[in-house]
Amino acid sequence: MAKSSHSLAAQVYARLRQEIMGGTFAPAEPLRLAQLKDRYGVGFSPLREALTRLTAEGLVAAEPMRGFCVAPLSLEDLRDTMDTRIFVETAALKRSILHGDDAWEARIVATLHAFKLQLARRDESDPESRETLENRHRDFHFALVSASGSARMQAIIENLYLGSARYRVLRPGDRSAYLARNLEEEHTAIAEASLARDTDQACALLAEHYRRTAESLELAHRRQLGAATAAQ
Amino acid sequence: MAKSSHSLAAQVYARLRQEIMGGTFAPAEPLRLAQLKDRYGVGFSPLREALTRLTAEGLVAAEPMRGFCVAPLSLEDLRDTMDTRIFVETAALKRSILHGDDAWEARIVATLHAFKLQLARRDESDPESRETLENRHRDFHFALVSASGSARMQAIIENLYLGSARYRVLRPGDRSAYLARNLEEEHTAIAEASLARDTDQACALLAEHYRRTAESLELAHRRQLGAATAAQ
DNA sequence: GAGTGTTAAATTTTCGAATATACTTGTTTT
DNA sequence: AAAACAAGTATATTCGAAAATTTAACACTC
Repeated sequence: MAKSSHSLAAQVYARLRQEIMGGTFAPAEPLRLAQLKDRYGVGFSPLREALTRLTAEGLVAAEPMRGFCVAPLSLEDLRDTMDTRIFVETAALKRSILHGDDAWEARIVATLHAFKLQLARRDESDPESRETLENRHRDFHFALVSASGSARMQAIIENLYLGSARYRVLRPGDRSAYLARNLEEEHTAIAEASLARDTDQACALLAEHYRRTAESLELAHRRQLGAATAAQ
Repeated sequence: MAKSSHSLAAQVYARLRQEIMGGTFAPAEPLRLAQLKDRYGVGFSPLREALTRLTAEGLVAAEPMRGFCVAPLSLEDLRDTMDTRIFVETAALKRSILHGDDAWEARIVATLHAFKLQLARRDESDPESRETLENRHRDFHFALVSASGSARMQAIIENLYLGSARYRVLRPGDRSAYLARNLEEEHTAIAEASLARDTDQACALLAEHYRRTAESLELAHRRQLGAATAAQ
């Protein structure tokens, strides 16, 4: 029982993705097949398939005949990603406000509530608590733009989210800037403006929210770069 | 000699992609591994890798334990794709006009010239001639947005182009609507407005260009649907 | 000592057999 | 006849050995 109906490749993909996002494998770190084969207890085929998928999604980089490595991070990519997110998500939010029905509103209310609950009980020292918070945060933002009516935009938004989430602050000590923000207020304001169908206000608040996030991520990324350099 | 340095998987990927785009495999047609294995003379591994990549890019659909098939087309997807293209590419053009340097201008002039040459000598009865025209058309449009300064946007644009190019009219007889347009004039006008740094005009012309394209593709797609239904 | 070729080791990539899953066809049961 | 079941067939998926390629180590020349 509890036997997953997914193929092995899909399972490996999920685990690998989680471990890259979680920092088990550092950016630019080589991903040796033999090593991963042992770690996951699978053959080459599903491994390769998972890595190929992750490569197409931008989480992994592949060099012909030289294997795979975790895709590197850079300040440039972070800025690009966050700028593009703001651009695409504000447009998607605008359309969602225009077309959103009751289910859309309900989904926003629901995900915001769940996010607030976790925000209140969060424990920064517990990785699992941090992950739950991150997931609920993501769910809320996806809910906001879920009525855009464009599957293509949805896919783009998900991919960009994935790309930016890699810059999350991994070390608890570096999360002070993030935590100093009044996240409950920021998200509530975005939700209220959206539900009130105040397009301009909602988009402005969302953009500002992401600009703050970008700033916070940039700061943390710089600090991490510094730490990495110092550690050499 | 002439031995490709690419891996087998990359070669299979390129061929498969070309054959899907070219209509060798019809939309929604199952892609049987044994059949492809024979056709390309390779083993399962590179085949699977190529199919996985194409799946991530949206050209192929995969069902767990049931293999792969060519991703289906639909009027809904066509509209979504073209709308999103207009949205993203006009923004990218705007930024390119803002940041574009001499190399950007030169690239526009060069690709437009090459496109015009092929337009003049085009032979609708020759598939190769049609493909060359399509490639040069693509090159011009990529050149327009090549100075956006955003690698993420670039990637999105390329993926959306790929998605929409599948709706190209494949049968020569159905290209009348496409050919009736004054393509030389349309593209020249876009290039001129861009080089003159007239952002609003350039974006308006580009959007209009894509709206016409969308219309033409919709027409052809409907016709093809009708033909497919009638043929049953 | 810097450069150059040569062998050995490590690693990726590919192949085809082996396995697991889905589909088909025919049979039985109700 | 419809539904449920049961082989048998077709197909996708996975494995581990084999082949191809890159990297490392080492000796040799200039």
